Amino acid sequence: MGTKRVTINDVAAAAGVSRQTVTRAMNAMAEITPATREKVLRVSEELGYRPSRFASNLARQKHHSLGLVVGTLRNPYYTDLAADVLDVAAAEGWQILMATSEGSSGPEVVARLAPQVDAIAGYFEEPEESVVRAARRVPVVLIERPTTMPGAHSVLLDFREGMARLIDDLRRQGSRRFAMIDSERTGPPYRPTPRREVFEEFAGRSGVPVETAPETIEGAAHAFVRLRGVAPDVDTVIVFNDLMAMGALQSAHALGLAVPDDVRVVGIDGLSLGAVTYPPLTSLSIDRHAIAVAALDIARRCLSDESPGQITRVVTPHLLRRESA
Amino acid sequence: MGTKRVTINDVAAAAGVSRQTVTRAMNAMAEITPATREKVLRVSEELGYRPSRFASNLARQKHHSLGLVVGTLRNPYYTDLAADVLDVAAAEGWQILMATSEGSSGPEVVARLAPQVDAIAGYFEEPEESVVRAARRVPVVLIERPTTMPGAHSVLLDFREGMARLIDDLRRQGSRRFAMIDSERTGPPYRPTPRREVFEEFAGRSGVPVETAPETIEGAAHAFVRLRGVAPDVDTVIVFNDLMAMGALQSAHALGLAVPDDVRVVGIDGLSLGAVTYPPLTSLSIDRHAIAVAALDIARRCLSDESPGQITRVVTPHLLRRESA
DNA sequence: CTGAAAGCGCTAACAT
DNA sequence: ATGTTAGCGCTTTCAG
Repeated sequence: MGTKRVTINDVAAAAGVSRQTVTRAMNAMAEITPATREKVLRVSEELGYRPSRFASNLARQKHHSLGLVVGTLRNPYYTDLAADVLDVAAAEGWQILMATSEGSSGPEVVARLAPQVDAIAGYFEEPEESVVRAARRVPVVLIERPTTMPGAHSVLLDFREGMARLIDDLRRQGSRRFAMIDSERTGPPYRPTPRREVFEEFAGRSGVPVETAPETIEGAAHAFVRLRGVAPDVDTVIVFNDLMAMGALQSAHALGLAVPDDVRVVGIDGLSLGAVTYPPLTSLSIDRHAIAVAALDIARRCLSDESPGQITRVVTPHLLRRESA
Repeated sequence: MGTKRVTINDVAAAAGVSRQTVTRAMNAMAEITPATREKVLRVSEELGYRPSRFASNLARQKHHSLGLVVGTLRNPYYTDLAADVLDVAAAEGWQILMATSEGSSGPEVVARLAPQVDAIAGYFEEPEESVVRAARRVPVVLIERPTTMPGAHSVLLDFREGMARLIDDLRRQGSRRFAMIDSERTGPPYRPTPRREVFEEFAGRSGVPVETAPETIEGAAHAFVRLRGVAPDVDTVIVFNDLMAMGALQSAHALGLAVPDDVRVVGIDGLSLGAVTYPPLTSLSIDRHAIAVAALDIARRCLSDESPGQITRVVTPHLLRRESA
């Protein structure tokens, strides 16, 4: 039976009122008698009426939705961030469409998302230009990545202070030889990650060893083993993120190394999960809530102002001392 | 400058063609000369034209979006599930709107989501009836929860086989006294969780101790301590989920207990994160991908069939042996 | 291959 | 308090 969709007209007809009255009843608007509201509501219930979000949004001409692009939902850092974005968004009446760039490239995801949302925010590895182009005029907020492209804005992380403090403390406690396990970036731009740049700035007195690996536990676990191979005297390893740091911890155990006595391990992110690793993970903690607030704030401005120019916000990570270093 | 939105009309006018031709160009349809297509595309680019998703969906009269409700994005189980749902959804052209019931009740979240989506799937603690009512005729797929309500369907987990096998193996290896840390359910329905029911069925020869706790690492950590208080002779603890099992592991260490020698700990979920706890976590593993496929399949049927009746799918967890038990 | 006409289902603005 | 009139921006017939 090809039952057609129940529309506002059906309800209006059945209730013997105008469409506008139905609207008023459905949306709990003021100018309507309780009696008629009741009646309309009852009739609409009987008919199984469901307002069309498309029609109503089209007529209403306002809506706020944000496409959030993260690398993967399998890294708690990203999902924690998503949780914060969802929180902040809900409070402001925004809708969030989430997507991951697992499987497809960033620009592909953006292209798919762009027609559905009013703004896009996320992590991207690809050249900004291709991301922005894929967005087809939808404003883009690049997280943890500077930009000068029109139409793109950014939320930056300034690790300098935290990293300086970290390295300094570690030296004081006896760290002599640092190394890093960095995220491997495939494809251009072939540039060290900002995290690595800052690391090298402070730890890099004499060509510190850096291994790169995919952003997974296993990737980092392997990198840690390689690192021991090329630089067995390293006593302190800074890892690109907490998830990867867990892989490093795992390999340290497997190699019979005590943490932090034989080797110190430090992550970046400050995940709460780091509290239950063995030993609990010291980390450069990133305030995800602040990122969420900043990204949504930028998005809001982009939609309200005509030409907001370029907007940049900076979030400052801080040292979270636990026991692995 | 209060620039109004660029519409299809503007493009049509500027390109000197009809709106229909613009549509054809934008949607890469067939009946159009390459030349005109090019021209339209160029003009629309210049004008910064972005088709309205509302108008086009309204006119097109078709869309598939699923609201996914999980307890929190801070439990990797849920985010892994979400990742799978996103994967499966993308492959079928569905859009996923995610929401968590952190902060608000399940029915509240559903009520907010319902007008935006064509179907809802998720985990709910509240009475089915209130969830279904909040959905206002939008079909609901309850995960891990049976139902007989019209309009509600379910994806069930059958732990019996896995639990039987687990308990059996553990007994064989010397487990004498079992206990469980269960999720605490506030509010009605005041019923033990299905996981607990199955556990008691197989381990419950003689009133096994059960502590309940909030579904967090800390909650479980405290529960573990309480458990040791009331039943110090327990040698094997089954925990409601892997995240909570991590809390149990943490407390075991804090109490100076060796795992699995002094006490065995088993989680439920089979998170990959369980591979990096200390010791790696044995768990009753849940196939999240299968759940995703089932939920989306049910949603699809609900939208295509007129009256699909009640649909139920069952997913069977299996034992994932690691080292904590 | 292109255009004109007729909606899609709803709501804002203005009557009454 | 209720109804009427115009769209919102796009797509789908169906002619040309």
